[in-house]
Amino acid sequence: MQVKNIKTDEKAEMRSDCPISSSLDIFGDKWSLLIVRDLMLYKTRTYGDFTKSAEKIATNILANRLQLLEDNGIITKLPYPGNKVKGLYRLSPKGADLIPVLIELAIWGGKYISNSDECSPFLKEVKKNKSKFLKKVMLNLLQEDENNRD
Amino acid sequence: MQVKNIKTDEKAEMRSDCPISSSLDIFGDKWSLLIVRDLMLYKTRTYGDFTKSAEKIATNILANRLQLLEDNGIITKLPYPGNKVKGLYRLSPKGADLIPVLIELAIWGGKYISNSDECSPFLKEVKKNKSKFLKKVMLNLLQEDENNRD
DNA sequence: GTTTTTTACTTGCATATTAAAAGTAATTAT
DNA sequence: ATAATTACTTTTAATATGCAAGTAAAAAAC
Repeated sequence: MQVKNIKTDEKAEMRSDCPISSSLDIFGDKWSLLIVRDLMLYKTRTYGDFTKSAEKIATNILANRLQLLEDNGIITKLPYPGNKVKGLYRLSPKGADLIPVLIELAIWGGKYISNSDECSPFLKEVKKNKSKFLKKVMLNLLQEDENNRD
Repeated sequence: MQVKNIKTDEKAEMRSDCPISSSLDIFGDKWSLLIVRDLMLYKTRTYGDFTKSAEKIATNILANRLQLLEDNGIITKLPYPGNKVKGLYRLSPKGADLIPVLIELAIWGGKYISNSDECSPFLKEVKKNKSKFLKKVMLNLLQEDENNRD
């Protein structure tokens, strides 16, 4: 097995008790937060949806990260209504609480990396009113949540 | 060369124009933001200081990340006053603007990862008044900056 | 109802990155 | 003059990544 499945691992190795370090232990890589971003800002909900986003994640990495995020309670996998082969990935409340992290990442990137401004339709809205944007995204996720109770 | 030195590389490969993705292209790993944290919250300023922090970074990784962060304008390396072998690492304004990202990471980690609360002396202060804490840290960095102008 | 397509993965392999330990070279302290 | 610091670099082994191809179940098309 090249991409190790942490689920079969027993130890959840933490490098220290620092909350920043522990957060990075979970999603400190180039892909995990992009999956969270897609669930948060776009309509990305199935495995296939994730493979279609701009950064072109490899399918083995995607499967590994979805499992890792699920193991860590950041996303949940539900059965897709009316389709037995598809899964429906959702952000858990724990995952939704990463919104502020992503907002700050987006603001920093927008400020220091050229061309990113126009390409992220949300950045303008975020910069205009950060807490309003946060509430809006959180509300969207909650509403979707209600729609998915059976 | 096992740890590739990006400085000799020409291409700055960006996976997409998304500001979140581009940010992660630079510091989306388990170590870079810990270096930024140490410069931001602690008195860590020399190579040796970094090797002493709790997460025990390997020296080759440290050297690589310091170079990468410097190449990306997030930190600067100054000569250490009165010592020709030491270097003095500092956060640039671009690096200091990562404070909000680290604050949100710390808040998330503090909320969802046990034991991290008591171990980060700053977390209480952050939670009590986020923007006050931000201003304080920013001011500290600016003052240190002034002290280091010759 | 049989073939084709879609969907969600898994596998194999080459390459890249990481970690741990040891080594080096230039100061700096004793 | 000798020992210790400091800031790296190198070596080697273990892991992780990226790409291409493969698989198995279900769904859609014919």
